[in-house]
Amino acid sequence: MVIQCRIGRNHILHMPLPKIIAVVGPTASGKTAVGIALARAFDGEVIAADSRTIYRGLDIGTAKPTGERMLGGDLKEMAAEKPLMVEGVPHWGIDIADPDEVFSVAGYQAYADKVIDGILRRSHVPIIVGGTGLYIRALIDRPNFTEVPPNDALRVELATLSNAELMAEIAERDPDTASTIDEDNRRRLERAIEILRATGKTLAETQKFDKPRYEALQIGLEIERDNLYSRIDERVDVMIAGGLVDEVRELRNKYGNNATAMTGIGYRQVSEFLDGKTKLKDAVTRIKFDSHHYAKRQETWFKRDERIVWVHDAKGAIETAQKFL
RNA sequence: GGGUCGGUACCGAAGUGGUCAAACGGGGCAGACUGUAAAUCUGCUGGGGCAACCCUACGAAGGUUCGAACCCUUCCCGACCCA
Repeated sequence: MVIQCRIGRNHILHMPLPKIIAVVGPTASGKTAVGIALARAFDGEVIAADSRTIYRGLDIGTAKPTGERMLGGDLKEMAAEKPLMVEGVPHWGIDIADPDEVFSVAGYQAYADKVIDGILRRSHVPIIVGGTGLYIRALIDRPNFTEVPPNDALRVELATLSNAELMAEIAERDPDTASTIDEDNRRRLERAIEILRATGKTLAETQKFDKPRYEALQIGLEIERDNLYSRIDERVDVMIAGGLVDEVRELRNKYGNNATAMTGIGYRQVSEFLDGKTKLKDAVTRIKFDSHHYAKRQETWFKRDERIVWVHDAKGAIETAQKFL
């Protein structure tokens, strides 16, 4: 893929887009390890694309990679923000928000673009690693989020309206969108209204795409469902043994029970246990099942993207990356 | 050995003569989703044709009845109680 830069009057210069690699797949499919393998093979730096590991303090329940905050090798010249060094590979995008902060795709897009610029300046390969499909799409397909930021005041106001009332307003002003949103899907109804009232335009009219910024290779980690589910179950047991309950207790003490980060799988179930609403055993089972569902949703999301090259392991990932680079 | 309560689809659990292939929940499967996305939401779920319909089904075997998951008999299994 190339972008065309008009220089002077008639000279068109074909400038290749910088290449980035994205490693995608469901939770517990082994993305972290593959990301590290790729980074080592191609002199890369990892940017996590994960809506939960962005939060400081959510460590055990997010299976966040462990490492040290430091500047290694030729990173020394840029000390503004330190990446997490995991097995010698810089990881960005981890611990960039507080658990009670509201973070969203738009913020991620801006952050990741900035980090990628730095990586490219260092002549390293940016390797996006994560399971949050929307975040990855934000980087590759360039949806433009600038027009309508969330409006807390409006959301408070909308809280008094029923779903049917929200739907009626949408149906009147933006029937196309109305037909694509289920009336029970409160969250999407509210966002649609937010856009309508802020711009007077339909959802479709506000959804804009910028030009591609990168040439991306997406590598998907394919893993058999049964196998994936057992890996998830094992990982959940390890999280519990590793102190998830204490982690959640501390987070609640510090940030309250309603912090945005508490909505993540693992956190909300343990939170219920701490409230005395469930037995630990049942909370653990719940975490496992909810993680299964989550993994399924991720697969549904990624399956739809035909650009993704599916591989089974680090070896396959390195081979396809090799050809791409 | 005696007694009581139970055995329902992958699991839990309703149903107590026809409108029951059987509510509901879980699980499983499939899907939607551009500013909360590990979020939010939807559909399917005995088998076959995938509509009509047919077959197999409510522990097992008989029986009553026009008709039984639902009533009766015996048997098997489980829980609890008395011995």
